[in-house]
Amino acid sequence: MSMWGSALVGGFSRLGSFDHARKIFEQMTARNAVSMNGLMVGLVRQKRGEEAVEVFKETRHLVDINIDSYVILLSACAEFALLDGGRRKGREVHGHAIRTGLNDAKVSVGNGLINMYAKCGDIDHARSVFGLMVDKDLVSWNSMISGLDQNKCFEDAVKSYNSMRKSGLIPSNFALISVLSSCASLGCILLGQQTHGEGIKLGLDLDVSVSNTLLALYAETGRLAECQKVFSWMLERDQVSWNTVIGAVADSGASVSEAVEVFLEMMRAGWSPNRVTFINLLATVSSLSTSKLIHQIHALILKYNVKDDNAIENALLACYGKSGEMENCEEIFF
DNA sequence: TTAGGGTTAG
Repeated sequence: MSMWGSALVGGFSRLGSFDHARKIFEQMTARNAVSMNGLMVGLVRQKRGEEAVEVFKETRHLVDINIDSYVILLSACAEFALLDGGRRKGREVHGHAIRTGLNDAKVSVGNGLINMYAKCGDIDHARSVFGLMVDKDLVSWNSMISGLDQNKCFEDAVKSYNSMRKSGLIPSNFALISVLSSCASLGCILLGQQTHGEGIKLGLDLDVSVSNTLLALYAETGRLAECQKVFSWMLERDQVSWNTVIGAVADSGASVSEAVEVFLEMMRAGWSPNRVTFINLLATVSSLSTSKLIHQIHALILKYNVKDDNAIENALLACYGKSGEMENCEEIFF
């Protein structure tokens, strides 16, 4: 058991069979950091950050914790960083990292701290960790740039991206996504197009998520034709790509049937709609006075089981309210 | 060998 135990624990935990993984862990005679880390990773991937922290608390005395345990612990805190408990725990881990010299020992600890603070909305601390890091790798820059973007410091995200380039680092898909997202928020199409060009040169436009961000950039700056051009050139598309284009068509003021046509194409291509799809779709349909289409979409919402959702309920209410069907409004409410 | 960056809507 001790030989295979760690691999089994990690394997089951990552597959989402956490209870099973935990049982094996408890039966192990020689528990180690790898098995404990495996347990935590499984929970973090399921967005169960608080439980991962609990596992750390309960098992830290049983095993020889390694540096990676702290990095995983930081990502667990980042999962619930917007809650008081997550913020408190994150700061506590930082304090511990400073006392034990961990934050200087490994780049990944610094990277984890930047990410954790950025997710807490504490961008000042994220910046100061980044500034104090002696060694920075690509992930350090990516974490900083995405943190700035997520905290709405769009201009600084662009500046940071340029600094990274000046330092001779070649941007990866992650940095490109964050900086393109900032360009879109700034409404800065020139910078966006320039970055798009860089992405093509680096071959990063082949990444689905990079292309998705380009779709959003062109959609948000009112360039539907550019958006559709990028979409048509995409070799690979995912649910986000389709949702973004549906949203772009809906926002462009095109006819309802055009947005519905993209939606049908999405379905024909074998993709299932999700809550974002329906929110985008209902936004267009709400301008209609005829209710047949609304009923059809409502049926699909029930079929795909996304009905227990406030945003969807509100969008449906808006549609039925406008079409004057108050009985259906009541049905959604009660 | 376990970890640390990401895109759609609101």
